[in-house]
Amino acid sequence: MRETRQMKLILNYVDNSYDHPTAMEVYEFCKKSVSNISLATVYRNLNKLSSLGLIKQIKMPNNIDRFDHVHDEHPHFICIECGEITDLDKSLDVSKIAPKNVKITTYEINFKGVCEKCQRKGE
Amino acid sequence: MRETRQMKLILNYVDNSYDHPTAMEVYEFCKKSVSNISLATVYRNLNKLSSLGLIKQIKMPNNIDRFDHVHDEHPHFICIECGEITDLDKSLDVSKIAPKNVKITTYEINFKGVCEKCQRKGE
DNA sequence: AATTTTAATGGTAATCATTATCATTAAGGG
DNA sequence: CCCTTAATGATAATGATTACCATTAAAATT
Repeated sequence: MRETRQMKLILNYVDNSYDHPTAMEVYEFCKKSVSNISLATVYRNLNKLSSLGLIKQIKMPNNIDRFDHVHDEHPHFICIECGEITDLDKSLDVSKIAPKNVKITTYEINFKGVCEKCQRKGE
Repeated sequence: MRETRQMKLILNYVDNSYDHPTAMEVYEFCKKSVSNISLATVYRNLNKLSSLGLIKQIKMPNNIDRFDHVHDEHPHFICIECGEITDLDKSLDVSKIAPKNVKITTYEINFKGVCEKCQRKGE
């Protein structure tokens, strides 16, 4: 894997972000530094970095993927009404349930439900 | 929610399936009984049944959603090479990390990595 | 430091799972 | 049996993501 300017920019941005950006949000950020960066380059790097385990891909109910840093593993709560993601700081010992005979690269724990804001809205 | 023939067929199929069918696979099954069922009807019912918590939607790396029954909660292992899902039978007490102040309807625990078959293939 | 190799890029077209639209149908309550 | 309206069937539209290909630039080699 080559250390291109684009790859470093994308990795650095996601690795320091705490707001689970979409590919488009990463693209908008990158354009500030590399004005002609291609959206395809952003997607290619996000995919590669995910499969290398350097960032994490979050599959969302609305089919617009989000990305997260990978230091500080944590579960997520996803509101099924507004789509907001919040980080849960409590960690979990998954060693007991992790399967054997396979090479685990990552895992995800997502709680889904209705956030406080949307509950109030619904009343 | 009305108990249409299509809805009962779809719910019954997913609720008794252990192979995580895609919307297209559900559609193919339903056509055997209701030959002119619309793919849109399958999607509409899968979405509604998911949001009601009667079935579970599994977001896959290749963006083709799969669906699962919801009795017998269990974590999944998803191979990032071939995309195969396997059920993990060990359960997990998530009560300690579940967030408060929100209404949890479901949660998902997915391990990701390379399955045995794909590891052998890679050598 | 010049050359070579080839992975990565930019620009853009293509893909395709999913959703939207709308006229028609059929639950199911009164 | 009607009436309301949620659900359906058929199909067009959407849009996030991927594929393509000529060009560029890492980084290894000379």
